[in-house]
Amino acid sequence: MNAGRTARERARAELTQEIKDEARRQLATAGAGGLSLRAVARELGMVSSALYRYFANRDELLTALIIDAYNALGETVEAADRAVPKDQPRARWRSVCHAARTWALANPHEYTLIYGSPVPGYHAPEATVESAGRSYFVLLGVLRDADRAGTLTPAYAGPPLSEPLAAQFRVVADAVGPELSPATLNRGFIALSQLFGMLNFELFGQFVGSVDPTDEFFAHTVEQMAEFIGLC
Amino acid sequence: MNAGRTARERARAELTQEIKDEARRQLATAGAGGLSLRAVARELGMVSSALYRYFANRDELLTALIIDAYNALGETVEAADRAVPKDQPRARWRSVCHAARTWALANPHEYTLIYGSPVPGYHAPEATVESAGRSYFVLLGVLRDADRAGTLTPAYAGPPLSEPLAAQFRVVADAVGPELSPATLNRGFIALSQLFGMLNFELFGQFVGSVDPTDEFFAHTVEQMAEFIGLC
DNA sequence: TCGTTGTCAAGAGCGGTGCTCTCTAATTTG
DNA sequence: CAAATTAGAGAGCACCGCTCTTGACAACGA
Repeated sequence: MNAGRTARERARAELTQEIKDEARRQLATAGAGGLSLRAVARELGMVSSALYRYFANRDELLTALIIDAYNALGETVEAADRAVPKDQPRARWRSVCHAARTWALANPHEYTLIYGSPVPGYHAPEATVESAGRSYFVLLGVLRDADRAGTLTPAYAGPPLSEPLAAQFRVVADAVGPELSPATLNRGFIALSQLFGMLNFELFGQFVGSVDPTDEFFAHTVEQMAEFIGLC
Repeated sequence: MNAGRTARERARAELTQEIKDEARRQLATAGAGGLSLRAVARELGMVSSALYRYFANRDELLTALIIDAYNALGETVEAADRAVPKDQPRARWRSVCHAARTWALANPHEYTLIYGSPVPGYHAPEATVESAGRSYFVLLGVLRDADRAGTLTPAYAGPPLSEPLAAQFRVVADAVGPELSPATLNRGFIALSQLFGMLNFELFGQFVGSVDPTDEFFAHTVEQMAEFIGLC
């Protein structure tokens, strides 16, 4: 489908990709804040000003990298979900959580780009939120399917939700799955923040000296949170 | 106790403090990566090179800010713990969690400095780890006291710990409280990572558009996690 | 009281940054 | 084939962290 394009268009698409690849490579050594357009250009054998033909500024390149990262994680997580039969929520949850961690450990700098502290002065455009939601959607989708099948059995009730909080979750449920009860969605968001909190702790070095290595703890926690949610 | 010092020593101590204060102010607008010594100096009415008499380089100033931030959060959390009777673990847990969030929301940039992604190229010196542990120590201390008093009653057992994982937690217990069983410590670390994961999500904007505002969710989650741990 | 010594701010300068502007060359389009 | 569009190159602006040198001044012992 690329045949119809002119040589210039193909060159442009290729070079755009090469710029992103080189920028990704530099994320590893300098981080998002230290990403240097000049260094990217130098490595690609061109002059820095030429880069501005492809990305209007540093933020725009960063946005492209962020969207790519969200989509890469999202696709990984979606694939992990598809690899397990739909009617086995516990196995799906396990598969998805471990896939997220594996991706994060394999791509720590891209993970940091999306789940680390926001780049100062950078404001994420609307375009990123759709990609950002993909992983959450998969994780909550497991709960939705289990709830739909009637197999969601939390280990204990927990404190009742206040009316304002329940109302908040009803709004969220409209977007992700109307069947999801506020209590279930609440548990889901707790598990969600726990999962990414744990990944942050591991990747940002807060576990060094205590729960280190983290493999056993992670695997066990995934099971514990699955019981907390009520997946069987 | 400052009386015995020379004018020069007093001036030095004061200026050191002023540099840190101004740097903290700049964290808010430029973030850790964009912290500029020149800008700090300009704001203080001095020349940039003069700053190097007080901090050998940018990293050393950053280290001072990081240690200050860990200690500020640690002191806040310790005070919140002291404010509640020792034999009321649930109330202590609640007080400590809410104090941590209040501090984080009031000092988002200092929170980001210590719990956000690590500053690229910066390696935290040993001096930071002691301050870093203060908050964890308080949170786990609540569990330790409840366990010691025999009032720790988790809502459900959860999956059994593998032997390697239990061994890891026995090592950690030696440092924070030998009475803490591996299962309890495991729950503590889950709650810990959940708490900071939730704060990260709130501060880094992952809740925008879903669980927003986050007050109700946070308060409810603190109670839910308290039940998860078994605090009464 | 007077040097000596250690400390300090200032300034110039190096190599780096993001970004803009202009100029030239190449390619696509009519 | 000419016109219009697009690409890269280069100079330049204001900024950055950091180093080195210089001259002023406070602290202290003789």
